[in-house]
Amino acid sequence: MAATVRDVARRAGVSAMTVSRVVNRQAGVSAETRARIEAAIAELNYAPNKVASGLTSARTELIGMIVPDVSNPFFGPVVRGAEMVARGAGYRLLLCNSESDLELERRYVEDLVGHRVEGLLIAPVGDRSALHLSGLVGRGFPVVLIDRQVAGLDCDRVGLDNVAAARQMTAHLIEAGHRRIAFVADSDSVSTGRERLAGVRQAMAAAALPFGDEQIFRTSTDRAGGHNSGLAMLGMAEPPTAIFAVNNMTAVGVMQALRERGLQVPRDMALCCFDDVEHLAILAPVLTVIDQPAEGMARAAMEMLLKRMEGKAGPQSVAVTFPGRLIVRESSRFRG
Amino acid sequence: MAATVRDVARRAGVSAMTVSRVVNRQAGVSAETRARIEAAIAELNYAPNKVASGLTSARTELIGMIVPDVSNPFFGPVVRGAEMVARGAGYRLLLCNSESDLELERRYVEDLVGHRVEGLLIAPVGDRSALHLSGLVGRGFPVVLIDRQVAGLDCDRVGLDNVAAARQMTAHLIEAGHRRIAFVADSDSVSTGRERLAGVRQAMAAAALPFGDEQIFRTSTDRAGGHNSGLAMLGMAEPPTAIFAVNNMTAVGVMQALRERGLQVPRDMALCCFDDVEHLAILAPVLTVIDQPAEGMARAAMEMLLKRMEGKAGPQSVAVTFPGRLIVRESSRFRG
DNA sequence: TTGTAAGCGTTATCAC
DNA sequence: GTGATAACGCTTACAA
Repeated sequence: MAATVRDVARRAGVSAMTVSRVVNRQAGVSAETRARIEAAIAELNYAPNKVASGLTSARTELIGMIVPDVSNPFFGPVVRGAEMVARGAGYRLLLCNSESDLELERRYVEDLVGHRVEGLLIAPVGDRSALHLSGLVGRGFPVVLIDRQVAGLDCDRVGLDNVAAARQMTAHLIEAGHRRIAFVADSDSVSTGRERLAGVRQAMAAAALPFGDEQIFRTSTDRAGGHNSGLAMLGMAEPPTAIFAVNNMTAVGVMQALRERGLQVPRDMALCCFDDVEHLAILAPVLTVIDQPAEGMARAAMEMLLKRMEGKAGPQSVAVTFPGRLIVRESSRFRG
Repeated sequence: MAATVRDVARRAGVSAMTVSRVVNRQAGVSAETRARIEAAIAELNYAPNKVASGLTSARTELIGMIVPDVSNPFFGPVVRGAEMVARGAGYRLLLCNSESDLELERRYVEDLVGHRVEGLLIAPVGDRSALHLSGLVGRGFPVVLIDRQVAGLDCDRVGLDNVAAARQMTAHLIEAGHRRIAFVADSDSVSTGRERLAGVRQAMAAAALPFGDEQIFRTSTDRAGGHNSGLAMLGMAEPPTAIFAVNNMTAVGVMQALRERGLQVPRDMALCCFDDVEHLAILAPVLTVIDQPAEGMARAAMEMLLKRMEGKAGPQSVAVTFPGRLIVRESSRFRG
């Protein structure tokens, strides 16, 4: 079927090894032989089989990437940034969507290892991801966490300074006049949710404002979760004047709930969240948000992973933290 | 390092073949032997090497996917839908962003073939993608086109009925009172752009309205292109009352231009486009759009590809067309 | 039901 | 500079 090194070798009157050297741009082949081999390659339309070379050289040129969902406007740019850097270094991305499902994530990790990816870039489901990641990390397999970290797992990671960003957002709300603030939180087993909640707590405490469990709504961090939380908030004896959502999906869900109840932002309720969405920012710049440099974080993470894969990383794990950027728009306005 | 079939075989006191049979769930192994092998597998923590099996069986369980940009809100769901279906059939996705760059796309195709993906799902850059796709398709390699087709390439494909959708949108604008309509078009070498423009033409002709080249703005289909087109339109002697953008990115660019000129939608200008963006639809439901079932199309395309890969597809190429859905919101209103 | 032998297409190693 | 040989870890084909 397809031509092999041996076909090329026969045609050029050399051995397979010499062909391999030419294909891999190794030195030690005379210009004349090289030319003859290159001609044979062109004539036979030879393309090296990366599966075979992966088997012998243990270099598959494949990197595994797992995110909860590529179609999430935060993770789309993350995958894109990672792919661009990987491409530049000659690697392809094996992309998996964990759907925030721990067991699915476990199977993906197992499968990627079976495919002999040379490294793994992952936005883990949560702390319990340690169950399938600690083994890998323990035996020195290159892994970099992006966006979320995993409690108890000593591993390279890139993420946002969530505590500071959430604190800043909350301080902004307080300064705008809000006193009753509700937070749509993630499960406590996800680092981003935990850190963002901590930031809110710090800011509320600094302003000596009460912030009890009844102001924290823990749900799934998707639209449905935001929707449920929104409805619950509106049912409170004393509803908040501002809602802070842990990410873009939950903010959308909250907005849906508000609309169903005939409420407008910010006339009847202030709303803000993590994640700026490009389209939204231009078409309808209303939401006050914490903008995360998604693509930049992904690039940094992939560079970190490549370094680890090349053994240039040192025994200590590295953590890089990016600052969030508060973008104040009208949705956080206070109408006392 | 990692255990191999032979390690397991030795430990279980059988041959490598028998282990292979157990791993691949083939019949013809006694329950007792199977149990012994499974125990050995567990003890050694054996995980089959898919690179090796890919070499011998020619089944890599890998599918290549190329899109212009995963972070585009249309392609995100496309990749997600495709990945979900592929996963269900035991395949992983090798994801590439062509960045709408023909040469980059060519290299990706070559590389994916080198990695021995078993099939390719691609949203091609344009008609010139035939340069690197026709060879593949010609020799029976499983390829399915999604979103865009390639002129002169007889190949399975899934896409939208762009002509009908664009015609419907244009008819809607005309009915709303618009007479001067401008279209932000793609290059003519991209099927979607061509078809959408044809739809606009049909509707204008049916209403006996003039529609000359000066009303068609051909640019890159990204934000910058929309921005440039928007500025150009506003500079016309008789600017349009409605702008129809060929996709979401260009619409955003147009909006940016309008805002820079201090114009509001729809007060000063009507604006509509292809692609509904979920977030936008909920947070700021203003844009009149043609909604495309992105994820559904992707699922259908991947199912088609799997069928072709399994040889269950017949010699004829198959084309599946989904209808677009016109969603009328306030942005298309006419303020004569 | 189980095993043997050979080879998938490449590269590491060492010899010439 | 170039080549022979032996893997890499698995599966196909056939034999027992």
